[in-house]
Order: sequence, then C-alpha cells, then structure tokens
Amino acid sequence: MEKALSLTEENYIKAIFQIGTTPESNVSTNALADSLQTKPATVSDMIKKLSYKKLIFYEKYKGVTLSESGLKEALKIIRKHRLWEVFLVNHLNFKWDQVHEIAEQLEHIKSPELVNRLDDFLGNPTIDPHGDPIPDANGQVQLGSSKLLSEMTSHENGIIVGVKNEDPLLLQHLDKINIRLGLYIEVKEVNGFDQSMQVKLADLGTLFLSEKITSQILIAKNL
Amino acid sequence: MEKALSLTEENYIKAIFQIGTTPESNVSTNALADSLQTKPATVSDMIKKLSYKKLIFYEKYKGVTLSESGLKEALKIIRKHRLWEVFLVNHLNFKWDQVHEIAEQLEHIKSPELVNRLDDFLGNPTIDPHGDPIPDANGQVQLGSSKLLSEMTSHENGIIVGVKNEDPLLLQHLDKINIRLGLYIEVKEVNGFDQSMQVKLADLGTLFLSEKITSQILIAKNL
DNA sequence: ATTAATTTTTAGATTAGTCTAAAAATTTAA
DNA sequence: TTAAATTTTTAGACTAATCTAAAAATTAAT
Ligand SMILES: [Mn+2]
Ligand SMILES: [Mn+2]
Ligand SMILES: [Mn+2]
Ligand SMILES: [Mn+2]
Repeated sequence: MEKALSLTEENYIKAIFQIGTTPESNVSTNALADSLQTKPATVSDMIKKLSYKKLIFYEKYKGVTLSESGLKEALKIIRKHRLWEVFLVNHLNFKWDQVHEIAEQLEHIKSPELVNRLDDFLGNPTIDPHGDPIPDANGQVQLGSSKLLSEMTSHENGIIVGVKNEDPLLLQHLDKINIRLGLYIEVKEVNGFDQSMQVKLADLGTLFLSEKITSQILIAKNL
Repeated sequence: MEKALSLTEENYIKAIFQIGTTPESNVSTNALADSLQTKPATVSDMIKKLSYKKLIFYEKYKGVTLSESGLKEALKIIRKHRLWEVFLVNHLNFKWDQVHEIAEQLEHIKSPELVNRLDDFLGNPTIDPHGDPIPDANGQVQLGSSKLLSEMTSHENGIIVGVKNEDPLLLQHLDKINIRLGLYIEVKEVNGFDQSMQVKLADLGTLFLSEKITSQILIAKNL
C-alpha cells in the first residue's frame, strides 16, 4: 500500500499534466516553478522525490513526464476539481469566475466514495462550468474536439464550448459581454493587423474581440 | 490581517474547545495529546505558538483555555464540520457513521462564502446528523437542553435528540437496533448492579441497553 | 568552436510539525 | 510532610517543503 500523496505532491503532478500538451511531452523545471509559484531549486528537489516514487520519469536537465501511475493520479485530481466546480456553480449558485480557487482546495479531499457520490448527485456531468471535460471514475476523458476562435476566419461559425483559461478577470469580462457556453457565434471580419475580430453572437448583436480574448475561446469543430 | 491558521493549528483549537466542558475549563497537555493522537511534547510546543498568537490563554503546567478569538475560530471550524456532515447525509446519501472522517477534511476548506452558501443550500439546519447543534454565521449556538439516557430512571421517557460520540461502531450498532434521532423512548427498568436498562422504543418493542450505550444517548429535557 | 546566456542542479539554511529521552514541576500517597 | 507517581516542559534531532547563492550543464550567439 503506497502512502497517499501529500497536497504538494498532488499539485506538482497536476501541474505536470496541465503544462504538458500531450501526456508524453517533457515538462521543464522552470515551467513548473512558474506554474506552482515556487523556485526552480524547489522544483528540482520535489522532482527527485516524485521520480523516486515512480510517479514521473526524470532525467537530469531533460525535464519530466508522468508515468502511468502519475497520470492516473493527475486525472483523479482533475476529476475532483471539475466535479466540485460543477457543484459550486449548479447547486451553490457561484459564478464561473468564483469557483477555481475553492476547487483548488476541494480537489485534495481524500475519499473515493465521496467523489463517486458527488458525481452521481451532479448527474454524472461530462464537462465543468468552463467547458473542460471531466474524467470518469476510470480516468477516461471524453475529448470533444474543438478549435480556438482565433483560428477561425471570416464567415466561419460554431458553438462556444469552452474557455482555455480560468482567470476571473477574463471570465467576468466574458459575462459582461454576454459570452457563455452553448452560444452560436459567427465571425464577421478579422483585422489583418492585430487579429481582432468582429463577431455576431446568436441574436445578441455584434461585438469586437481582441486576439487576447479570441485565443481563449473554444468553438466546437463541426465534424 | 492575521495569517490564516494552519490545518494543524485549527485541529488544536477545535480539540481544546471539544475537550473543555465549558469554554472556561482548563484543558491539559495530556488530554490534548490523547485527543490529537500526538505526544505531550508536541502539544507543549504547539501550545506556546497558539498562546503567542493569542488564540489561547496559557500558564506553564496549568493547561489552556480558548481566548475570545480562539473560541471564534473553534466555532467556525465546528460549523463547517457539521454543515458538511448534513450535506453528506442529506444529499449524498451517506450513513451517519460514514461522515465524520470526511468532514474532518472538509472542515478545513477556507472560504466564508462557501460556508454561507452551503448553509443556505442545506436550508440553514440547526443540528447535524448526530444531533449536535450547528453554530450560525455569527458563532451563535442554539443549545437544546438534553440529558443522558443513562441518567434517567424507571418510567421516565423522552425523545432521542442526539448521540455524544461519533464512533462508527456505536452508530452502526444503534442503526442495527433501530435507534435513531427523533424516536420516543421509555425506560422500563434499570438494573441496579450494572446500570443496564430495559427500554421501550416507540412502537418497535423493547430492548436491553448496556450503560456503555445509554451513556452515549441524549434525550430531550421536557421542560 | 569559443563565448555568452539560460536553465538546472547542488549546497547550505530555515520553518512547521513531529519525535524520544531527560529534566523539572505538580499532584498524590504514604 | 517527605517520598513516589504523574504530568509537563525542555533539549536535541528528524522530515517535508521551502528559500538564496553558487556551481554545473545545456543552449544560443557570435
Ligand atoms: Mn478550475
Ligand atoms: Mn474548470
Ligand atoms: Mn463529526
Ligand atoms: Mn456530527
């Protein structure tokens, strides 16, 4: 019976998962230090420990990748984080910009029974309030294919299915201009210089969006 | 702005509150060590820290008492613990013997907003699944006056309003013999030697209870 | 292919929380 | 009211997680 991961270890495993584009990509010491708001020296130490515990593969100066068991742990934490976000938004009436911080704490509660009952209570949701997929009890993730709004060109259209970033300032701004998941959006015009866009939102009229914002919005790929 | 208490500090504050009969009673080093499953030497150290932070009053060799701010913190933690227990039992279908451990973790989640919304979601309950009162947002506790079943004599009767202990073995046993909160109970006979009792439960017939058990069951005082 | 810049690791400290063993104070009992 | 038992505190050490400063390795630029 391996001892349970500490809160810190869990945060490292999750960060490695989230920084890596694919589960195979190498994650650098500095990237982890940035993401975890700590120093590279600290990361070096922790990396050695996680490697010793076989949660990651590590070669000096070469960065790290999650092992099978590390990936499993990462998905468990992310599952919890996203389920709790659904609970907070759907049942406690939090806004989508208020839940990330709280979920950062709740994701570390240890009780498999709790997670599964919460999942059932919520109706086994497949996405969280930001459109991110929720891994199931076996760690399976339903990856709905999507593209960035910023990658679309004039006259293309689609349904908004997610936001890449959970920065409250971004989310509050999207609220203010009536952008939310599920809405139909149509690209009217793209400015060739700064990539800013004029878009039409369902029946809510048109608006201008900077590239900073369009690069955070995910649109369903109509297959 | 005082820094938030650590998880460990919170557990000490809560234990001091729970061991003391009244908020004024002195709590000994050994009692804390027992309750927190740690060593007296460790308690001595922590006590100094809490005293420095003015959460407790402490005189060497004389035990500790909660200060005003310490008491406030204790009530906040207990409020959270009990609200989460209500959530687990009423909404996630946990049994009353399964929730204590999980609530021990959840009680440390830091977000006043979360606690208050949870309270509303639950319908502002005043007692938890074990009959313990839930402090309100201002730390006010509604103390329903009760006495121990073991203190009652032949032919006395009343309503079961709580259990003193959350040991899963006790709670599971009470389940098995159909004892639960809200039931009418009548003392038929008390054995003078071992204080064991024959009691009649609502319309569920009679049963024998040892003093070990009767001393854990709380009955409403009919004023 | 050297040199310069950047990244990563090591070395040495620090803090929170814990422990064991021993000393000191208090309480209980003779 | 001494002596014995118990409780509590101190002393010294350990682990996890962190830091700063310096050394080593890698990568980028002349
Ligand atoms: Mn989040
Ligand atoms: Mn999310
Ligand atoms: Mn409890
Ligand atoms: Mn309870």
